[in-house]
Amino acid sequence: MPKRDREATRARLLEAARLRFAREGYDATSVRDIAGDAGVDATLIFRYFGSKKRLFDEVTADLPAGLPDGLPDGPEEELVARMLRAVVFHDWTRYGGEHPLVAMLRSSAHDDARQRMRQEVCDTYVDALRDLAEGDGPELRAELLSAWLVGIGILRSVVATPALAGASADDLAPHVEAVASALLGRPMRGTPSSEG
Amino acid sequence: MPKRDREATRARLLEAARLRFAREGYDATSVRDIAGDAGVDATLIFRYFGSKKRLFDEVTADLPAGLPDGLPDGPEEELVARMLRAVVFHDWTRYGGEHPLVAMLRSSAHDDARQRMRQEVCDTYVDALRDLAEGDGPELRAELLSAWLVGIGILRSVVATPALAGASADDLAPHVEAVASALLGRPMRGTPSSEG
DNA sequence: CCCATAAGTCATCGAACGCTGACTTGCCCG
DNA sequence: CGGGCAAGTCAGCGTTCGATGACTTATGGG
Repeated sequence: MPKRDREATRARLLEAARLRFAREGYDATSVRDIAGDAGVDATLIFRYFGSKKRLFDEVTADLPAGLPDGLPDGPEEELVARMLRAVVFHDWTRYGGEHPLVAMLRSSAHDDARQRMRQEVCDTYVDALRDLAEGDGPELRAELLSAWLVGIGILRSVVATPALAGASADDLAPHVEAVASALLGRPMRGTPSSEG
Repeated sequence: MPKRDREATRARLLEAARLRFAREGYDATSVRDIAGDAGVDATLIFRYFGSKKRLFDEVTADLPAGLPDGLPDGPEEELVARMLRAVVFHDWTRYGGEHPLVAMLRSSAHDDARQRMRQEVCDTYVDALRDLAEGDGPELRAELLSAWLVGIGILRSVVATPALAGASADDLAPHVEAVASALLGRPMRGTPSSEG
């Protein structure tokens, strides 16, 4: 492994940018901050990415493709419970401790960020939930459920509402069950059966 | 009315700041932008408010106290429906077309903004909903319902999810009824009776 | 060993930022 | 009319921003 490793440096910059953009948003993050975190010179950002904007694009382009592992696996009636765990209790340390979608809200003044968020929400959550909805307007039902998941993520990690911030996944389970069943029009389970 | 009206100028600055901060967030807004919108000199901001930060504080301090009129009025079982209308379908033109809470999320990198959001959410939404929740953990139920309202507001106005963005209040009514009833453990109505 | 190439550094640019103090303009009261 | 005071203007402070180009240093093939 050479001391001067272009790819390694690029990766360190990407990782540092990911964290900064997530924690503080696009505008509040400076290229010097990112380079400082990565332990390299700020100029390399322009060498490797062209501009701050393009670095942001590259960071937000490869979101974790929603929830990488195990989201579609398991019984349908536990999908929402798995989603909630993935949204709220997954280890998002690479994104400042918050779900990437929640973090990206900080940069939502930029239209690109909005588009990426919409695409991410629709492709990852709404698409998966729509197939579960019974009755009229499965799209709207799926979006309303997605809104709940997003809202929980925000109230937990950003607003830090007292009860939600201190709640465990098991505390939420019965409510997940109730709401998901009510919205999807079919019985749902609040706890993945892998638990206890 | 004198041509040089301190109070009027101050008010114009506050109004312009409200819109800018809401639309673009704290960091992306410059005092020159605000002053330009208000049609006055930028230095007046420091004359009248001391600093950009204090102007922001003043703008966010007098949020519309949640939902100014008619929120507590009306039957209890329609409270959530009224809240949703207030959150989502109220005329928020003074805040860039979005709910102040959603707008403030853009500045959520600053701890003050987070505190204000928490206070606003707890005082306006959770407090009112907690009294309606039956069964164990009314606080958590109230916060989960608040999370839903916030999430809907975000998916509608920021992420612009297709079905939700095009939905009317009446489209949401049955789902409001189902979710609110499920979460609060008591029957709820989705449409204010003032309608139709 | 030498040198072309690529990785990383340095000094600095022009623009924009928040903010300050000295200045000018207009209004009211005697 | 005229002085005093408040409202509003102006030039510029020091800093930081994103971005550029010339420079130095390390690496690896001949």
